[in-house]
Amino acid sequence: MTEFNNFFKSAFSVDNVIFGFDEGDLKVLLINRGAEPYKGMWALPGDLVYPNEDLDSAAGRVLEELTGLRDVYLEQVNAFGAVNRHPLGRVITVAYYSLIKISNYVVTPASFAQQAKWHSLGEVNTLAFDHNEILNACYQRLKQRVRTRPVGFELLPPKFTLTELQHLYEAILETGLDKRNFRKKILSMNLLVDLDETQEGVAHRPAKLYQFAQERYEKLVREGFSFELKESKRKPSSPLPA
Amino acid sequence: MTEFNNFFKSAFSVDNVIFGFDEGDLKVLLINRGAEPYKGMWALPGDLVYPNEDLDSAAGRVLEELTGLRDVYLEQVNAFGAVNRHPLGRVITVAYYSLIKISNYVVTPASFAQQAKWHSLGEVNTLAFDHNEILNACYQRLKQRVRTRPVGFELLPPKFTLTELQHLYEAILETGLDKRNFRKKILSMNLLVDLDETQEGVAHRPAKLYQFAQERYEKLVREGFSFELKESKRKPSSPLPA
DNA sequence: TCAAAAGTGTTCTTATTACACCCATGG
DNA sequence: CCATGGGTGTAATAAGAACACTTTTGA
Repeated sequence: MTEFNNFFKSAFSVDNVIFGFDEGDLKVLLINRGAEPYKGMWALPGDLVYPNEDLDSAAGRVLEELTGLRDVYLEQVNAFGAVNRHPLGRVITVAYYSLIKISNYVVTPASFAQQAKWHSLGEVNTLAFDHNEILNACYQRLKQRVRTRPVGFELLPPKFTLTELQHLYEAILETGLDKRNFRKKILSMNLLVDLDETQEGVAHRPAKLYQFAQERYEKLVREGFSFELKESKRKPSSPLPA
Repeated sequence: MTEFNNFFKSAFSVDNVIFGFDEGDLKVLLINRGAEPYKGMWALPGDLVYPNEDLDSAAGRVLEELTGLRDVYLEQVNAFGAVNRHPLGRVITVAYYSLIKISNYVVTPASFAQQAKWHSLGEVNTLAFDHNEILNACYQRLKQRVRTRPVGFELLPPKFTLTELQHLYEAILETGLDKRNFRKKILSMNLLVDLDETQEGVAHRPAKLYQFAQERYEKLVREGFSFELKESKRKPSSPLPA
């Protein structure tokens, strides 16, 4: 094989950090590797990119095969290409993250076979390959995005309470937020629709339900606009392992 | 060739958007392609990634071969992998941008052979491959970075005036900034060292020279800190062609 | 009637904006 | 002496941060 052909002794893959939000915690969907290398370890879902497949499509496919979900928020973060990141050859991987409504997630045959499981971000241990690094990069990107774009709603069911929304932001940003200031700011953005419905069957005063105003948001974006959120002083942070 | 081997009929490259600042304008270093495909068109400098080379190293190598410069600000932006982005095969490219002090740039034999030339961002026309898209992605990233990290200094000579710095920000952000507010904010960050020197040979009151306080900045970063800058109302923008 | 979370306004502080004139130099 | 860009402060406004009690429900 000539030197030139060596350039083609390589492959590319995508890895997808699938985020969900449940029980007040930000979670990530990992699979337990059934084969070498790193057999038995937890890893990010991923696959080689098919020859006639765009990168975004590959990331979407990985997600759909695992969760059955389509039309989901998906964002490319970075490429990881250290020479020895894959023990079997030169594989560059492109990292994506997705945001899904965890309530929509059902274990599919594919995910069952692969032993997919949600992990709280704080409880993720050493992963296969360089997946800790990839997870961390994606998490940092999410943290940044959530401050400037209303992507948080992608993680919540269509109807949610303001407290649920606040807890989501607190989990992602690893901070505490002042309830009154949070509500004031969120409501002043005019991106929530008050549904005139309330929670049912809770052992306390039921909260009003809201919906994200997708169309209104898209209109604002077209007109050029920014979404920002800052933190208050509270609550410690749960660091992510390296 | 088996289906599996098809995965290896592909290559990856890096492309490097090299930014410089001169004559009050943000510039990008392009090369005129001497070979097919896209022969004769302007393109971003780039190359295939060597089999035993990390992505960052490849991007650094492209820069060094063209400019002779090392130890330069370099940031990965994104991977571009549309199936048909390269007419000769499946090539995924990883986009980087670098910030160089344009005064340090000397035409090297390699760059001469390749007809390298600085282009003002506003005067870039249709480029080879998907390089307009890549350029735009890198420019957007730079725009964002410059608001939150003091990377602007990478584009200026070691000693600069506050007006030069302001013009740099105005060029990158495509906006106008109020002189007094800009100075107040920049100086209040305590990231500039007043060199007690002034310009010479200018036909007006000579300006004081400043230096970026690298060490002080790194200390602040270690202690956790943010660098921010907002715009005022002025000046139109010079859009970047799609 | 108790526990649990929902809901709600005001004051203080800080950051941002707008804005106009005198100064030092070279030609 | 004039053209050119350098340099400076203050007042008004807007945004953010701090903070505590009443309400509604189910158990």
